Amino acid sequence: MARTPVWKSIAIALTDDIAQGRYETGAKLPPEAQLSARFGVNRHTVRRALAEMAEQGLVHARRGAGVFVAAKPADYPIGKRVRFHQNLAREGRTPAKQVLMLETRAASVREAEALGLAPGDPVHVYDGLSLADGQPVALAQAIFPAERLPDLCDALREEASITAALKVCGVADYTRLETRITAKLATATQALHLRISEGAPILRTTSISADTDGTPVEFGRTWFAGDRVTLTVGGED
Amino acid sequence: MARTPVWKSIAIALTDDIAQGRYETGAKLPPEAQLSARFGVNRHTVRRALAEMAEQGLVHARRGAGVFVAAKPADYPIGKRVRFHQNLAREGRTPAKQVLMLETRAASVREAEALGLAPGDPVHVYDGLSLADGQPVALAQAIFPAERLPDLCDALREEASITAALKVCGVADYTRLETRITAKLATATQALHLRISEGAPILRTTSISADTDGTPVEFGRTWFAGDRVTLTVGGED
DNA sequence: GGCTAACATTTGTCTAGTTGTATAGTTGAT
DNA sequence: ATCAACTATACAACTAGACAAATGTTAGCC
Repeated sequence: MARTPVWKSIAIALTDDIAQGRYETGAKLPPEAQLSARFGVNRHTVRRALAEMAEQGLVHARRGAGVFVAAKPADYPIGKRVRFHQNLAREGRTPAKQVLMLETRAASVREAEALGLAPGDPVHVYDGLSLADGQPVALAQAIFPAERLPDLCDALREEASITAALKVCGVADYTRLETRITAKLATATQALHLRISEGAPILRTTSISADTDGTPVEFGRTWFAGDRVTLTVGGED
Repeated sequence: MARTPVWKSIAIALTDDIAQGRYETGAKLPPEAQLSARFGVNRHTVRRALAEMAEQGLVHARRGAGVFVAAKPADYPIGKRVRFHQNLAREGRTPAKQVLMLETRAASVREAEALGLAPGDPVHVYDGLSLADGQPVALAQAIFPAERLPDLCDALREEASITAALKVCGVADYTRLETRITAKLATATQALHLRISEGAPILRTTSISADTDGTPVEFGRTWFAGDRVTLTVGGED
């Protein structure tokens, strides 16, 4: 029976400390020597734990200076206007997206219903990976009505964000009509893309967004890495 | 006729060595490899002997460090005046304490209630390890009202005992109002500090102490290594 | 003030040693 | 044949200590 190694429980304890706000973002953790005393282990064991946390992008060490908290799990507000890039930029993190697949095909029954189309109508399908500070945060799939937005594929390829691509295609503004949230376990493929372990918790959201006229423009399915994001449903707007 | 197994005779030989004082309490036994050479057997056979001795509480192994002769249990009287250092000194053992963590933070509901404060009031939190003859005996957490004892943190760092630190801060005497005792199993971290194995029995006490005016000054939580201490509730006090 | 030198602190890396665990095989008695 | 005791080997997890490299701090000097 493989018990959980000590270093792992230390990593969990420290991660928890950070999540609890005991060490704030950018703050310096106690030196390794002090931590090893606190946990009653050798310094190397603490280092193993810190290495794990560094790999996950949670802390960052500077030789001679100390170990610093890199980032708390990103808050991801879900309201009327859900904008991945803007949400992250507001927290001082660098957003990026990576296109995994882009195609135009016939809409399924579910997709057609969500977008107010007839089944079989052409839709653009965007599969992408959303990153924060280079760390994968979410897998996103977005379905758009192809007849309404004929040039969207090229725009999605070139623009940095979906919002920007839609703007190029004439959708100046759009708001979210509905968001559904459930919890899942990561499949092998999802785990690979999000760089988490298979079976790790995942937040899955399904959303419908519409332009200012109320015409649906996007049907989205997003899988968030559960331990890197906290979805917040704001009281405002 | 079942001949006595080799491992059993090895256990007897080693037990005898300890009884003869060839290895003192707290001392490190030779590494398993060396012992297996000495007895001319495989390392696993020595391990079988050491496992038996560990089960009897005679020795305790720390991965990567070695096998150590366990300490004899100490009596620990709980009465009106509970003083770790004095208790042990009276038994002719050398007490010591080791600060694991020291911080000031807002009181939880439970802590505030015990100390007669409002939740969120500042408290000093002391996490420490209590040793007898260099052997860890108990993990102690003590919560003090910070507003009443502003300089306690420094005092705790410098003074040898909590009693001494409190005296420096103006608390000449204090008595125990209440002590609750339950049995738990050691968590991984506790086991590491107390140098016992994970899942070993632990005595947990929760206590409230007050000064001569009856004002609570300390809310304590202590975890004793179950096989190293015997709590005694004296008739006297 | 601004500069350098010296010192202490802290992380990075390396080597070596020790216990924990798993797997597979041998031996001998019943 | 079966089972317990023991051997053999390998690797993982953790300890221990030492030193190098980068950083932060302080004192002294111009």
